[in-house]
Amino acid sequence: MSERRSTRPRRAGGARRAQILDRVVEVLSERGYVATRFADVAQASGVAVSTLQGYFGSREDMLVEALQRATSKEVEALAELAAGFEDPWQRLAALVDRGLSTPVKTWRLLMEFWTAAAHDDELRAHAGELAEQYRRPFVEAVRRGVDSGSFSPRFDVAALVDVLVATMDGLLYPLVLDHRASAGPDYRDVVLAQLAFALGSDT
Amino acid sequence: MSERRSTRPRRAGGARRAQILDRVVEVLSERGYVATRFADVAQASGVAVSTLQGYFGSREDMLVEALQRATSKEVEALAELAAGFEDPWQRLAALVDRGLSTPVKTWRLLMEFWTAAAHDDELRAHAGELAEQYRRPFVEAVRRGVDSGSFSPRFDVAALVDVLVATMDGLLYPLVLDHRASAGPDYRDVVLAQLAFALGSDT
Amino acid sequence: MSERRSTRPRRAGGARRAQILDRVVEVLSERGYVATRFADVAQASGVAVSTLQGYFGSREDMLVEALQRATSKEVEALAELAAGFEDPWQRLAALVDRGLSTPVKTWRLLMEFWTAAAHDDELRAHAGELAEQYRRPFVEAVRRGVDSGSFSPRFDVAALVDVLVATMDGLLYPLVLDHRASAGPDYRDVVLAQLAFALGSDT
Amino acid sequence: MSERRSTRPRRAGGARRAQILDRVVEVLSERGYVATRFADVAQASGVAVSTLQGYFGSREDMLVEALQRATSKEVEALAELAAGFEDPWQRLAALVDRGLSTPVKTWRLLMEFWTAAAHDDELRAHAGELAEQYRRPFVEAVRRGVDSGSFSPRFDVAALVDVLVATMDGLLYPLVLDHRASAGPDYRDVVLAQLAFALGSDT
DNA sequence: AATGAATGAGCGTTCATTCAT
DNA sequence: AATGAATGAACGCTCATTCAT
Repeated sequence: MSERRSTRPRRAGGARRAQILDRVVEVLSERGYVATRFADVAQASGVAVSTLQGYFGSREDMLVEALQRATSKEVEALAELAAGFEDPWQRLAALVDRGLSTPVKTWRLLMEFWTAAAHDDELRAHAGELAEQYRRPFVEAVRRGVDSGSFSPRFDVAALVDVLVATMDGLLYPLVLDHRASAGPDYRDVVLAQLAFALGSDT
Repeated sequence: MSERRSTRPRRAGGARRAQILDRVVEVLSERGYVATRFADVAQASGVAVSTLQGYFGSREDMLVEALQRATSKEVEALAELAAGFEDPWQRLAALVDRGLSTPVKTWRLLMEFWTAAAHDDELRAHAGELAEQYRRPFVEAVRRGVDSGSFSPRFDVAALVDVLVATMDGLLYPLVLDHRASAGPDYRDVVLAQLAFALGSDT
Repeated sequence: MSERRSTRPRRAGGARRAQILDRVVEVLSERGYVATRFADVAQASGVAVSTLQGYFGSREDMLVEALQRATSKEVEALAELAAGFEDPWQRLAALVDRGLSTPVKTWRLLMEFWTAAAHDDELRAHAGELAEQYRRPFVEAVRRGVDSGSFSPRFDVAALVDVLVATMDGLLYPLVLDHRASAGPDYRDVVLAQLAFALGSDT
Repeated sequence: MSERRSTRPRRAGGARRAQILDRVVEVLSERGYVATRFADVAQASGVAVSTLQGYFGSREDMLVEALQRATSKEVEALAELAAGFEDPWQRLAALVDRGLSTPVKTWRLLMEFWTAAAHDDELRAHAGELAEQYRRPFVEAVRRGVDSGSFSPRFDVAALVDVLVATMDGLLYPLVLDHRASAGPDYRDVVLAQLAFALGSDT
């Protein structure tokens, strides 16, 4: 199924490489994983196709690297955001807000990533790690709330967080398919209230 | 982006056509939308490539028809299931159970469908209709509960159902990517409890 | 180069066959020799593709038979026309008029016929016979004029007639390519005057 | 009917391109317009099919470019030839000689060109321009003769030249279909004498 | 390091033909 | 006799990849 990964030595590239990867992410978001060709990236980034191959080896390698880079950045931003809130509930609310206000372009990319991962072992492994990292700030916040006594969860914390993240992810589709600008305001209240309920939050 | 749809007259095919479409669905679930070639379906169904073209016109037409057929069947089954329960809450619980026990193969297909729809107007329109149909039994059940006085929703019913469906959809990914057999038992309690809370259910 | 001729027994067909051949000629005139498919003729004549194959064997056989039929009819009409004029000059003028007023559709067919004949031995042989038959009334008329003393040709009669026919044929192209209705009136005087000169006609 | 022209960027190719176009012309002359496939040209020119597509974009583009090149070269050669004769009649005779001694291969190509043009608008437009350019040296020569008083045309000059060119073109067919080497000697006297007559030439 | 040129593998599609009814 | 269903061969085309500057 998945095209063979190249074992050819990949050139360093440095800053140029990062710039190009950002363009790959944009093309990926617009055209989708399978429809993104070297030629598209070459046009979008202004470098020759063979130069791209010099940098990344194969088409698959280029796309995977772009996907990993983009998703990792998102996860890191989330962790950073969490650190800015002391109160467990405020931290959770900030994380949910952040998730629900994710730009459509990023949602599209994630959707492509997941669908591609369903057909590629290496990508799937990376998806698992990312999911774990993504859940961590949520779990962390819940644990702090439990420790401080402000949360008395009615359910297993892991399951509870899984459901929360799933809800946010699931709101992706109407967004991507309906061209709405954001999933934010409409569902925020419902999601947060259900979360507060599940946590037995005193807030 | 999307390939041109054929306008050529398609052969009837009858029962044979339905059989083949079922195989198309399977191949689609395994290989994904973009990677499903005529040759794959030909091999899986035991008919010649040109026969497939005789039936469906073009590759795109074949895939779209298979997708529409599979998704429509799923939605119809859901509506039928709902009719079997009188009590609003039992009906909702049955719908949620059904959704969470959807076979991985069907989830994979749906994921492919949505991702493809993000790049194809006609497919996107069909996705919108299906989503509407899928939500309908849920909304219906909630309305009955409100009318009978057993539900006192804390939120707008439409938003509430959207979030519920999103949660079920969002549970799709860990399932598809981790090869778990089903999302069912682990999250059922959390989802139903949150739902009962949002509905102000007396159950 | 040319597709294999079928050796399959061809069905009789009778009047039906003739009707279909007339439709073949029309399609041939519009689409050209190589672009005329069974499907086109089937649509134009209202019979199934496989029925056409039952009648004619192969595609090539069908086209060749249509071409031979159409061209033969034209030549026969010419011979018949000639018989209607006693005076040699009037007969020649009538033949030239007839040639120059040939409908564009027929010219197109001839053009296709000749071009196809350049790539097919059997067709080329038939083209030679037809050319000979076509020239015959002209040569005949000239001979009568010579015998009666009204023509004193300045050149070999065969060459003279060849040039005359070539001139009429050559006027085919601007006609076919420019969509003019007829080559007739514009060039008639020039052609006839040059002919009269070459013949040393006393008219 | 006519295949879509590619709008893809075509590679330069330089001298290589010209060499290949010459082979295209040869293949075209042998196989005909519609029967000339990429594979034939690839074999004849020793380059890969995909290389041809890199150069020319599509099959149609390749053939049209070859046809335009070959016909343009012929027309230019004619104009150059004309310039070598001062005396109007000698110039006309030279043009006629040149036309009648056109190699069969070139005639075949022209025939294919015209027949293809009958089914393709762009090709037809080009054919019209070429015809105009081809006629120009003839018209020019006639005008000079009229101005110098050596010609007193009995007919409209344009019509007269049209008929002359038509005669030469019409001599194409027996040549192409009979595999004769040249139309030259047999008909030269007739054509020139008729021309002199039509021009009222004092030669 | 960066690139243009050249190429082969793979795919969708067309269409004449075979076969069973 | 007439037809629809099924099929394989052939072709144009896309695109990732290799190679020589």
